Amino acid sequence: MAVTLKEVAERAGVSRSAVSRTFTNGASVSDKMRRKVEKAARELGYSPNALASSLTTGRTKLIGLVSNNFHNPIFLQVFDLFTRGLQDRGLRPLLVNLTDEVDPEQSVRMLRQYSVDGVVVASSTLPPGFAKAFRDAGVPVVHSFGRYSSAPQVHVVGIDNVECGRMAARCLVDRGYDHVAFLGGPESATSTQDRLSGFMTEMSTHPGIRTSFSYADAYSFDAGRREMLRLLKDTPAQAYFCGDDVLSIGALSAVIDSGLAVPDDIGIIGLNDMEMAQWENINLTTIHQPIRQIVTSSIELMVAMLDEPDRYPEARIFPCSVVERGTLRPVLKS
Amino acid sequence: MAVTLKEVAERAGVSRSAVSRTFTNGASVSDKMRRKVEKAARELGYSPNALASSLTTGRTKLIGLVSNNFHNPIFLQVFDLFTRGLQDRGLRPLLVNLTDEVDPEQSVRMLRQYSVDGVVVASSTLPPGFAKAFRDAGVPVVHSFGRYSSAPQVHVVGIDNVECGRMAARCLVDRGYDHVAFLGGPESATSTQDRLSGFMTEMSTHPGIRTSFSYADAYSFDAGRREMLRLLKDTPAQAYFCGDDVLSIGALSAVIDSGLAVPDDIGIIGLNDMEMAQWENINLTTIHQPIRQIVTSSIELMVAMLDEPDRYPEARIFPCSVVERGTLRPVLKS
DNA sequence: ACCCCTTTTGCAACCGGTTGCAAAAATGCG
DNA sequence: CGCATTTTTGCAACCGGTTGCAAAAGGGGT
Repeated sequence: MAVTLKEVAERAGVSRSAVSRTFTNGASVSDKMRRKVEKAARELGYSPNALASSLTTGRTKLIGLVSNNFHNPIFLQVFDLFTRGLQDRGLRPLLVNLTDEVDPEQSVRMLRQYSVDGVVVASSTLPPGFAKAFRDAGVPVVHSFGRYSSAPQVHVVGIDNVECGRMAARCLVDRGYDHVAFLGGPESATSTQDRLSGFMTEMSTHPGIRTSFSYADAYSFDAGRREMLRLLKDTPAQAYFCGDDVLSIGALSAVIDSGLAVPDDIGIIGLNDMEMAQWENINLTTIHQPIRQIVTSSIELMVAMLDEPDRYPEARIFPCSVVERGTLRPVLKS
Repeated sequence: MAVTLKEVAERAGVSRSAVSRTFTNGASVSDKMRRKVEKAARELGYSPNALASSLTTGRTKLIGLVSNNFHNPIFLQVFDLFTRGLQDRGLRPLLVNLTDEVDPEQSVRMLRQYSVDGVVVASSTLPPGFAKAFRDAGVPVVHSFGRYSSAPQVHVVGIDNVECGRMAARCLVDRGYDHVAFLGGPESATSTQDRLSGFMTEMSTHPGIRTSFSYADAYSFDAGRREMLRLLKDTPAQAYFCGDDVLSIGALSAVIDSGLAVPDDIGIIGLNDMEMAQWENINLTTIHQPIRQIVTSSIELMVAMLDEPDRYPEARIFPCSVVERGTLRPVLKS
């Protein structure tokens, strides 16, 4: 079926090496030779077999793109950015869905069978064990949207969730609320833990403000709505920092359905600034996570590691910022 | 770095063929030999190189997953289902983003370089030329969410968009509206054309009902909102069939912001039944597209084609149905 | 123990490329 | 034009596996 290098060589009347060389750049080939080979190749419709060449060169240009976040709309954008960014650099993403995988070894084996040149773990909820397992197998790894650690064992690109918690707290304080709360995602997610920790730390410097927290059992609309409905039965806070935007929108719908007004009765601030947050019928005040920059930086880091596999692990943390929309009351004038 | 078959052979004191055979099933190996080899392999941490073996076997188990729909949330679910379904069958999805690719040849070349065993085109907006180009290159192709044609040149799995248009029209007629309209996605998308065609055909059997149509310039919230705002300036219809759910939600927000009530002043019916459609703050009446079944069937078809590449092309069309929620007034009692 | 048949094993060629090395061709220069 | 130097080319081995074939080993029956 497919045309091989040998056939091109025969047709052009040259050696196989000559053909090989015209298709690998940096090799020494005369112009005359190149023209002859290219002509034959064109006539035959030849294109080199990347997998065969990977055997000798040791590079497949395949990158494992590993994730378990297939329910959060921001990840569609993440996949879009990753696939395009990798393609632009001549790399090919091999998509791996870890949704119901628990054993890192299993995934490591699979990706090794395909000799991926590197692995991008794109997930805010996957335990760090997965990224480590890949690294231990000697594969360059970047953990995007991973947990910031002061002693990273693998390259991490993302945001400082603790700082985001603090930022949300400050934001609520500035607006003069005197009863605030954190409505987190699942307690087990590292992102939830960090956001809570930052939020509580900051609030502890404002002892006059009543502060509480609780968890939804998933980063989903339903979970956010359910938890908010539960909170509304008792004495709700005046403003909530929700674990992410999807959760916020669920909470928002609960508040509105209960006949309360946003932001007058209850304020809400989310996190992520997903596309939907700016839809006019949602108009969510939220903390912007610079997704595009995170992905771009992850790819650059990955590319750098392909040349320098033992690069010393670093954490690249991008600042977030509050995007003012309609779900929090304005800042108090001082 | 990686352990090779040869090293395992040496350690086990057997020939390389013996090792190869213990790892390819269906090969004849004695129990004693198998045990010896497996022991050595385990000790060395060997796992066979899938790419090297593909050279001789001619199968990579790589499937190109090609799409340009990275902005419609239903495609996140589509990717989730595809990746898991393919993985479960031992196949690996190589994700290709065709967002800004115009030349099919380019993509064909790329996928051939990686010797994919097959290609799944998962897109409702990609012109059929792409699927054809893959088929012409001799690669098994399934076009999921593609256009239904009575003379398909490649396997198509999806819905009958013309019938969906008719269904939407009937649905509006049943509710007694006497001025209805289609608010489509981009005119160039085949899905838009088909939905409009079905809608108008059905409406033509109800000459007493005023019928019109217009297009939004993308399948997006903003485009839907913009077009609806434009329509509201003049004499809007009583009910709109919107090109898809995202468009519907944009239109919905325009209607509400204009101080009109849904469904009392204006009714809306969407298409897709994406997860968000059932969120309480949206509660969109829409036509359900059986995504899960379409993906499952696509994968089954792909697997079948791997064994029988020249399989006669078929179209697998799944029925859709109206999901009654809150954006259309109830059916008139007769 | 012998013969015949079946199963298991190893050899060697091959899959589609790359690459070190030495020979051949081209080039520069006096 | 001849010689030294540089560039281009082909040979052959190799990357990590698979597989047809023939030889070796095993098994059963007498």
